[in-house]
Amino acid sequence: MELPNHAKHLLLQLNQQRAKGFLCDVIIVVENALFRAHKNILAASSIYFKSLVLHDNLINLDTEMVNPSVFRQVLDFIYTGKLLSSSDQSSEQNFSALLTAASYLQLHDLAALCRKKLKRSGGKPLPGKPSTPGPHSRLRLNNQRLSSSTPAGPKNHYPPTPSDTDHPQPDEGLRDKLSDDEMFVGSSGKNGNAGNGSSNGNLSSGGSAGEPDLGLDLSKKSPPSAGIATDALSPNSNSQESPQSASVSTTNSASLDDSSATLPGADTCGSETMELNTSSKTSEEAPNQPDGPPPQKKSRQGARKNEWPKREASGLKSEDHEKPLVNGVIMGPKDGRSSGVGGGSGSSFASDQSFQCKDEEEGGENGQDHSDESGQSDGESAGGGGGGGGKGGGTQSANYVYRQEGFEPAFGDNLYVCIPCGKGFPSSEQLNAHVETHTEDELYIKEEGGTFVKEEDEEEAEDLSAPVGPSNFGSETRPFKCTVCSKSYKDPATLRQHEKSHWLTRPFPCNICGKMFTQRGTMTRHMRSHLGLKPFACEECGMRFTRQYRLTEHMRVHSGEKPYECQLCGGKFTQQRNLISHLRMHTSPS
DNA sequence: CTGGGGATGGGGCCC
DNA sequence: CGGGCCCCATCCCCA
Repeated sequence: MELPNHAKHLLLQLNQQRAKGFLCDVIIVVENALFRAHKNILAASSIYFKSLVLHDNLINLDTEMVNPSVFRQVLDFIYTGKLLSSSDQSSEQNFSALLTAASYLQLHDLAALCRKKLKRSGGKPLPGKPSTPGPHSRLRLNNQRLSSSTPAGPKNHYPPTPSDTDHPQPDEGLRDKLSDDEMFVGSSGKNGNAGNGSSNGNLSSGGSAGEPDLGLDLSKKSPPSAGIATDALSPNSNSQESPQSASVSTTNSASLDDSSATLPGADTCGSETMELNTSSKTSEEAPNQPDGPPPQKKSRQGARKNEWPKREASGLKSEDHEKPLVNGVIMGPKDGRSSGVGGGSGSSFASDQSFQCKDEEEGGENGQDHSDESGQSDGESAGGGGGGGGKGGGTQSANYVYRQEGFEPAFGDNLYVCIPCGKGFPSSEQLNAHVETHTEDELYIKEEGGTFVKEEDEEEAEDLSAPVGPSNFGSETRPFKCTVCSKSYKDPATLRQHEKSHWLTRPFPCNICGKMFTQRGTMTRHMRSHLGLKPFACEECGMRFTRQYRLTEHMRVHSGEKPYECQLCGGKFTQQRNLISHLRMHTSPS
């Protein structure tokens, strides 16, 4: 017995889910566009994808091989079996591009379709594009370190170590063929732009034109190499869709809303539709082995050889989606900073704000003065980072408002949400009007909120950590005093920076998960963790870090240096933080 | 099973 | 903007 339209129906459902971002567990980055999809579907479509999604939840495609508009078609094809070539471009050109992309992505059926189509239309054979070049068959045209198409896997985190070679990865060859440098994701502004000026066509990346992918240069000039093993993105985090407002309407809609337009029955006017008739036999098997062994590390690190996968499992999930709400409230950190974050904000507002900065139109990137980080705290938060956009700017009162995009669970039609008070409005105008009613004072965290940690805690915490940094600053040399917490600073800029920590607003959203940050640098750093950029490699064991400091810290593992000594018991520690936690043991009542 | 220590990741913030 | 350092959280190992 067979249900007639079972497959079709299933695919339809999946495509609809993709449109909503429902259960999407992978993000594909193409230039500055993000597409969400389902690993299973991708893996079933192509061996290449299969190897990519095996370990990664965030995949960067080679922008020389595919651009956002093409990838959108590709994705639509994968989910529908139909090829919708947009009518607005030379169809031949389009099919050529599609063929390139299909070949690159090893979507053989699609490639065949394109070739057929090109042949039919008398199109000349793709220049230098054999039918199955494969992802790595293409050489770089120049020395640019482009945002890479690299399958980022654990391997990329840890350069081959003796043990590494013991368990080959399915896509080993592929990965190995790419230098580490190529694994940099964040195409620096230059690279990104130089590399694909033309392919940007589809993106009306208004405010962020000229900005690197994701609006950031994450590539971080780096030392030897960097792996791009991406951290996991929460499967149901719906927030990643629209990295940049400008591209939301185009690219994103492509991956989301538009996909519904390609559904059977949907209006496909203006598009030429080709359907895949052949039973989609994606070349099965391949050297793909199901569970790629985790990266190996030696000795001590061996214990953590599961680092990457683990990160994937725990790191982001708990970290980026649950933690923000819980975090920071507990211990009084020395300036009460985290308290302002976790407790104050998390509890105050709807937790599912999204990150599409409604103010982005104005270009001011500070335009996106979003508030608390609770934004991505639940998987339902929608939208994409507003971010990318601008370059530092003034703070506008209306900045902390942004628009729910893509997924509006709680606010219904009121997509424009005022962060401080959580009210939703149907239009930006109304929201703006509303925002005016908030005074600046309201933006400050009220101490009675109970989350503001006082100085006593600071000192206490400080005492624990030995002779480190001063928590009380001599005001003589620090004339600029914070009106909220009385801390003082040497220069007004630092004071201003500090004062922001008291604000509810968090102007810098992560384009991937939507989390908000008070400082751009922090957000950039955070983005690196999404993208798995770990520029700092340990020469001893190959372990990689996102920060230089971590590497320095780590090096003590090898050197055996234990500079931190407990004054109470004489215990020595390689890291100060461990000494602190140790001291806590001494001082804790039990 | 539990607690302590080693090690690492991420965020906040000052310089 | 990046470096550096602080903090918290967490994992893993081991006694």
